[in-house]
Parts: sequence; C-alpha cells; structure tokens
Amino acid sequence: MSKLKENKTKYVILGFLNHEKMSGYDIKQRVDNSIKMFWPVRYGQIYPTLKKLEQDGMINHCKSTYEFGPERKIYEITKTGQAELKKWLKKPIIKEDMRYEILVKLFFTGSGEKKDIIKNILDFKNRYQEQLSKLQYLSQNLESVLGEHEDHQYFYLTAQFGIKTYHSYIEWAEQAIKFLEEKKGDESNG
Amino acid sequence: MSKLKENKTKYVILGFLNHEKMSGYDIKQRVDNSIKMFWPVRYGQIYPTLKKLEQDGMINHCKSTYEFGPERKIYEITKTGQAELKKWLKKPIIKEDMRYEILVKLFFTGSGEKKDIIKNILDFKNRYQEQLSKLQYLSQNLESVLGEHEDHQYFYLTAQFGIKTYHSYIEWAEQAIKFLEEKKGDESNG
DNA sequence: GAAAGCATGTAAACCGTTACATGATTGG
DNA sequence: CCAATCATGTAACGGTTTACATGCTTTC
Repeated sequence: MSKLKENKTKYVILGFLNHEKMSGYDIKQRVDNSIKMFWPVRYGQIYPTLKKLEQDGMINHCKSTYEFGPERKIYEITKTGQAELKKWLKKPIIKEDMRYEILVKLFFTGSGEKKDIIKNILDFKNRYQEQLSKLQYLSQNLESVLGEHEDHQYFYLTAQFGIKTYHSYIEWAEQAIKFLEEKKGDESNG
Repeated sequence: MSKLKENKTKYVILGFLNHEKMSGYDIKQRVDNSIKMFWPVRYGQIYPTLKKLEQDGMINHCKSTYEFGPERKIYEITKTGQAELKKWLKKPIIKEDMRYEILVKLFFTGSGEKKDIIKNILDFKNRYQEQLSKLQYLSQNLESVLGEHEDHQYFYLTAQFGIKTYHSYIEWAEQAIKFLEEKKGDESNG
C-alpha cells in the first residue's frame, strides 16, 4: 500500500521554506538560482504542491504585508512540515533514475548515420562546457565564503559534483568524436 | 500544437526491432542486458507501447512458431517504423533532464544531520563502484570484438560514458566525505 | 502436484510539462 | 498607454511506475 511514486519536489519546497518564509514565486527564483541543474521545478508544479502541502498541514500561508507589488501568499513551514523534511533527509536513497537520450541514440546509431550522432555529441559537449563555466564561477564565489555558514559547504559540494561530472562528459565527448571519426573510413558506407 | 511530452521509449522498441523481430518479453531482456543503466524500461510500458506502435503502422506482429513454451507475439518493424526511427536519430537533442536526489538532500542538509548525508554519499559511492565493475567487464569484452561489427563501436562508447561518469561519481563521493568529516568539528552541534 | 518462471497484458495513480488564463504593477 | 514583468493559478496531457491478473510450461 505504499505510494506509487514519491513526490520529491515537495521536499524542495519544504527545504526552502525551512530557511525562511516566502511565496511560490520566490521559491521558483531560488530553485533557478541554485538546484535547477539537478532538480528543475516549474510553476505548474510549485503552486499545486503548495496547495497540497497546506492541506496536509505542512505549511501555512498569510497575505503579503508589502505595500507595493502584486499580492503574494507568503508560506511558512509548520512543525509537521519540519518533521517531514527531517524524516526525508534521514532516509536512504535506493536508486537514482537517470535517462540519457544521447546514449540511446548512440546505442542505435547502427540504424542511422554516424555524422548525426557526431553532431549530437558535439552539441552535448558544448552544452556542458557552458554549464561548466557557470559552475566554476559559482564554485569560486562559494569557496570564498565557505567559513561563513555551514550551508555553504553543502552548496559547494553540489557545485563540485557538477564540475566533476561535466568535466567527464566533456572528456568523453571529445574522445567519442575522435574515436568515431577515426573509424569513419572502416565501413563501406563511410 | 506540438506534443506535450515525447515518448522516447518507443524508439528503444523500434531500435531493437530494427535489428531483428522479437517479442515484448525479448525486448525487455535486451533492455536489461544493454541500455538499462541509462534508459530503463518495464513491461507496463513495453506492452502498451507495442500496441500503439502497431496501431500507428510502425510494427506488425504474428504468432510465434515455436512449438514449445508459452505463445508469444513476434513483432516486426515496418518501413514506416524504420523511417520513424531514422527521423528520430537525425533529430538534435535539446536538453537532458537529470535529477539527482542525493544532491537535493545534500543541498538541504543544513536542515538535517551531517552523518545522514555522509551515509547516503557512501551508499551512492558503493552503488556506482558495483556498476563500474560490471561496466569495466563489459567494456573489455566489447573491446575484443570492436572490429567485428560497426554496432560494437557504439555499444563500446556508451560503456565508456558510464565508466567515465561513474569514476567521477566515486571520486566526488570520496572527496565529499573527506571534506564533510574534516569540517565536522567546525560546528557547535557536531 | 506444487512451485517457479515464462509471457502477456490492464488499471490506477501520480509526477511533471506545457499551454492557457488572469489581473495587477512597474517602466518607458 | 503599452509592454514587460510580477504573481498566481488551472487544465490537459502524456510518460512512467506499481500493482494486479491470467494462464501456460517447465522443473522438482
């Protein structure tokens, strides 16, 4: 009778609200400035989840007291919500589910054309080179404030994860392209 | 008016059927022995997708002619299906969507306990060390048959991707644990 | 003859995306 | 005043997972 699929995005919301109360719009901004790369969240998910979290007594809301700007609902985490967040943080992760479309295409390239996968791998490499630059910049900034707050350590480590894996993506892409181009003449249909 | 979400698993099915005709059960076995790590597929997805692909004229089926064993439906790809597969292989990939639950937990560990995330990172590392061994074994086998068939090159490159990224996962995990344990005494609540 | 596995499939639930919709506010 | 942005939300859809269901076959 366990849940069919666990909503993990709700913990993202609880996580941000545990730091300070804010609106759904604010949460979206925070996500985009931090965990977006490994956990994107959209409005279409945030607002319904906020609604459900409130029904479940995890959060409460009140009207914004700001004089200016459109009205906002400011959400606040409850004791129940905090307990739920902490319970989740304690729980072991069974498995990550990763899906790499590029690898599926590569796997089936025998049914297609070599030049197309080379192009796709090149795009892949460029995409992650861009992401890597951003992460390296972020990482440097975090490094200089590491001692200021415990949280910075955790943010820093997530950035390190990205840097390391993106490096290996790029390295793989370069080697794969080289490998494919070397072998290009080997087939009759080259 | 474009599709809300593209079904990519159908290309997995078309991809396998383009090599040879087989049953839904066979496809599941193939997936588990090859692309499972970067594109898992379950029966609950295979059978309905086969049904839909047949309705769309991408594949046909006939009864198995084997004398023994339960009856099977043997599916065969059509010209339309082949064209569809090739069209997809030509198409550029816009973005991968990756979700790392472990990074979300790490990011919010300030609301939890350091020992819990360390445990989770350790599990993460062990998981990928196991996967890495399997991949290295597979990679060696593929290396020895690289010249035999063009396809082996592509399978080989997908394995290389796994080896590289899993290596970086493991390296990151080790460094992260070390980093967290070094800083353990820094906080008052250590 | 019972248990394990082969082989097929359906139904329900849920997550997440996309598109759509609204209205207020700020800046030019 | 018009456009952009702030801020909130809903509806529809589709992908995927899980659980359930069936019946046959092989093995012990």
